[in-house]
Amino acid sequence: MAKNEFSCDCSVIHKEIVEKTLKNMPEADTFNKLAEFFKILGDTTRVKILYVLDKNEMCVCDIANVLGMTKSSISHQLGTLRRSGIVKCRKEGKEVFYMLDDEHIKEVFEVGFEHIEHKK
Amino acid sequence: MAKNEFSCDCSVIHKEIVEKTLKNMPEADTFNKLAEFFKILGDTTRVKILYVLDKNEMCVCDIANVLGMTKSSISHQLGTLRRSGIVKCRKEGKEVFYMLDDEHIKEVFEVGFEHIEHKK
DNA sequence: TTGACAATTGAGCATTTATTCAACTATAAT
DNA sequence: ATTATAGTTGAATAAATGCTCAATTGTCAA
Repeated sequence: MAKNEFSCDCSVIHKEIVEKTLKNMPEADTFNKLAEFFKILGDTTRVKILYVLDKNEMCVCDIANVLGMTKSSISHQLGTLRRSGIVKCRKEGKEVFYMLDDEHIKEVFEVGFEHIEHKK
Repeated sequence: MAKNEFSCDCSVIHKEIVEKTLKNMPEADTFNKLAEFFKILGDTTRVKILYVLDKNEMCVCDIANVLGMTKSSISHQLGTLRRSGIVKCRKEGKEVFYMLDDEHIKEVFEVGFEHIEHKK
């Protein structure tokens, strides 16, 4: 299938707007990171985890009990959240306590929460 | 595989925290909607679309040109965004102009953006 | 040292989903 | 009417991903 030099299948209709927008586009990496960040928040189990960690730091078993899920699945999700810099943890004996990484995360989460309430 | 009454495979370690947290949990629907909302934002193509619509309202062909993608894929994504109440549109002759739905969307998007910059 | 428990990890399966492709609708101009 | 263009839509394919299961690590207590 043939595509033109812009890899798209249609013509530019409003030249000025298109050029102005293209001039100010952030680099691809910014969009990838932003999408990746939102994607991590975009799962029911993970938003539940973030909700409970927004209230208290908590160990894996307690989170599993609150959400009614297995340790394994919670641990997998906590690993995902930790690798994304959204939560961090603290070890104490056999237990590992998880908490939100910083205030920024709290803010994004809470603004999202307000949006849902606002839409109701 | 046997699970206990809480559908989890481990014991409650910190009873007070677990009970207090359970008492204040929002209903499942809230978490589903919140996750669904973040999930929609969690795609590179869609965050790019939201970025350009945050600058100007724009027609499908122009968005396709700016992003170097086909009309079809952009239209599919715009449909997803519209059905989720994140963008809305206005028809003018043969063209359909898309824009962000409201100020709330702008806020969530921009707070997310700041988070990414903050993390760099 | 042995047993119990908290937590992690990798593989596998089932589901979701983004893009492509082709067909279609709608509007405008000749 | 006919042609061209903007946009939408459904089906199909390929890739990503969440949970399960089983095995493993690390720490504490007897």
